[in-house]
Amino acid sequence: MITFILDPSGGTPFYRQIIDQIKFGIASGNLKTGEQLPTVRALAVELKVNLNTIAKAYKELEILSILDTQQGSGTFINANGVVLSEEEKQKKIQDICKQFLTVAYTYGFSKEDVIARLQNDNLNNNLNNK
Amino acid sequence: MITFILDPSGGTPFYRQIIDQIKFGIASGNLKTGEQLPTVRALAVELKVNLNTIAKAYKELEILSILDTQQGSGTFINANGVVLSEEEKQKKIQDICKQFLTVAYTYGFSKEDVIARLQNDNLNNNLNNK
DNA sequence: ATATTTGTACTATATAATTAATACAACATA
DNA sequence: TATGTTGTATTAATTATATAGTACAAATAT
Repeated sequence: MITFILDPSGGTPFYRQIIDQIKFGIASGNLKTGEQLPTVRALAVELKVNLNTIAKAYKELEILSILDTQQGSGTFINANGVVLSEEEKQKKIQDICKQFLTVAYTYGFSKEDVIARLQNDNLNNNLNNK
Repeated sequence: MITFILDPSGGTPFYRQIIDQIKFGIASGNLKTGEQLPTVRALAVELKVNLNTIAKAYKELEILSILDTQQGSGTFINANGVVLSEEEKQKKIQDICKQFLTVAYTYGFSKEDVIARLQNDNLNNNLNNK
């Protein structure tokens, strides 16, 4: 489980902050496959927002196949992650790499810079395919 | 020079589509340092939008030091790119790498997957620091 | 069965983002 | 200097986003 925190300043919408925290919780290994998230009501009360704000975050992650929701029982970390065809996977990885490099260039980093940074980044060493 | 195209569907605002096309134009080598972009009016007519829409795109890129505008003469690709302090650079590269890996994970890619993809991607081999 | 728990749907509202119409100001050049 | 070119500023209207209030529906548990 992770602890959710909302920052009212900064302009990032509440529901997006929740999405980001769940995504990074998974990526960093603090949220495990099959684990149940707080109910929309529980988290809404805890964070002092409307339950629809939580539901919206969960919904977006469900569309991405990151979460698995069952009305009546709750919301869980999905076992499988996103399922794409090989062709879709190739297109997707190409897209995100291209976009990433474009952003990196904008800030003056070379491809070699970011690859080096990725390789010795110890914050994300829980990442893998399964 | 590059050819601009606007997609009215998809939800991406016009000015952002222009920003992205210029950024990637630079990253891919199709826009060279010092090159002049179309005037806000010319591009506005060509793309059938208001000149402020083009101006907004150029403005954001000027704030990022990607473009260089002179009233009366035109808008040009800046020679230097973004200038950040070493500390800001470290924070920035950390941020974009972290975000990139989180997105990659979302689609089931491992760090090794994306590094491999970055290394043999020939679309972006014009990238460098200067 | 029925009551409770869970997510969902619908509606309203305030705010932000986007685009446009049009007038202005700086620069170049004839 | 006068005129045309360039980007800028102001304002308005439309559209999209974010959040909330409240009612509904599905699953679970008693």
